[in-house]
Amino acid sequence: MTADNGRPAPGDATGEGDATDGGATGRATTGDADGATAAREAAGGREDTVAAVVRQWRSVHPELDTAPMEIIGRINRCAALLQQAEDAPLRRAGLSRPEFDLLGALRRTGHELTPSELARETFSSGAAVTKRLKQLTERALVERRGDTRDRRVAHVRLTDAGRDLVDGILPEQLAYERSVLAGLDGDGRGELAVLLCELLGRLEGRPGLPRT
Amino acid sequence: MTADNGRPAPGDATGEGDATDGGATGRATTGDADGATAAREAAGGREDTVAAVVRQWRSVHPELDTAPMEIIGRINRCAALLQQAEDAPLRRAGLSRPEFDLLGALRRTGHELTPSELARETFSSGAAVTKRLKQLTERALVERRGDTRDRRVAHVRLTDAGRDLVDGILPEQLAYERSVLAGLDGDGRGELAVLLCELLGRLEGRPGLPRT
DNA sequence: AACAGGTGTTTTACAGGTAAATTATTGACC
DNA sequence: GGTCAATAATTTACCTGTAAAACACCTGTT
Repeated sequence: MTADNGRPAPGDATGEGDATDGGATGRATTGDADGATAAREAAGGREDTVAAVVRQWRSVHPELDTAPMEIIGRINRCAALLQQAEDAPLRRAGLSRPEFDLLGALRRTGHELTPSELARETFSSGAAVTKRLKQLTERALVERRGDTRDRRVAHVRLTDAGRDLVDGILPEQLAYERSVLAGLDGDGRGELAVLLCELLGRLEGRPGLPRT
Repeated sequence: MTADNGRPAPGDATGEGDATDGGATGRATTGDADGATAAREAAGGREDTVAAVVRQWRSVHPELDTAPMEIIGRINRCAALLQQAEDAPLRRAGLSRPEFDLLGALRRTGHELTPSELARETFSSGAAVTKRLKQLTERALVERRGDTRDRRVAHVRLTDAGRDLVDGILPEQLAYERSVLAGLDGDGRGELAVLLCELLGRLEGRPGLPRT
């Protein structure tokens, strides 16, 4: 999935998706493998942007199986829209998302972390963490101290202001997320969590899968 | 969901998640609303990074309902890992993902697009499209011509080389996506497509939801 | 016909990320 | 005890995206 981006963006609008599948998945009674149009209909008639993109690919490459796009494309698009929506309250608090992620890592672990640990914890490069720490330190949201044993390492901790900032923002974000998920019933949410966990397990599990 | 990033990243490792929920969702027999741990177990014992992050938040903020994180966090993390995996073959072909998205938009629509249309179609800013077009034109993957009626607008189309490039990459990406999704059975894939479609419909539907 | 306002595209200035090199320091080995 | 490889963090050079301004051109009005 990709030929259509799916990251933030200024305007908003439509698009997304790409995948294909060669029609090898079998079990395709209609031309709709894996609940493509079923998905659309279950969602209340309105077609989402991914469905539109998939349809375009199908008409250009009828021989390709577009089923994977129905899932991967939607995951990417959902992620992009969610991030866009959640960035707004963050910016209001004067933080970028990567900065909030860093503060969040410190908050949820509950103890000091070294820059390397922060990099691992937030999936960022060390260089990026260095830059963020510089800014956050200037703003007095984190403090650093050197390790006594190993003078190469630093230890970073939240200041009271940093902790309060995170604690103030987090409930907001959760409330928004809850409101979005309210569109699904309890069973739906449970199902979705289970399915995504399986998928994520596969993505995180083997180092790189059969390899692309 | 956010206090843990979830975007590409150099290394790889663990982490992710943030949300909370105040325990207001009701229907919580165990401490596990919405299939949190159920999800972990269904995925084969190994705990994913999101589950670990959620557990951390719960221990720091026991009063918050972490259920939304189980879903939103996994969506973000899945998207990040998928993009990371799919970027590799792209780079091998000398393209960034935004570039591929642009070419893909031209390919799937099957006709010329103006820069504005490309921006809408790929969820990018006009300025970003301008820059990408400059590069892609230099590499002879797209061509542009001015509109005869309205001299403000340009029309962009794929060159043969551009078309061939997209057509060569797309099946690769789809094959990878299929291999990832093979971890789910047919029903699971169908369910997932439907649930994501519902969620996406809600995210795309109303302009901004009740507002965050 | 000139102009006001709008639209399509590009330019500018800048913020932030990355890869690769750099610095500082440790620990292990001979 | 000195050298070597490994590790932690930072610096550097560069690239890309964005927001806002600038440009170019169109259109409806008077």
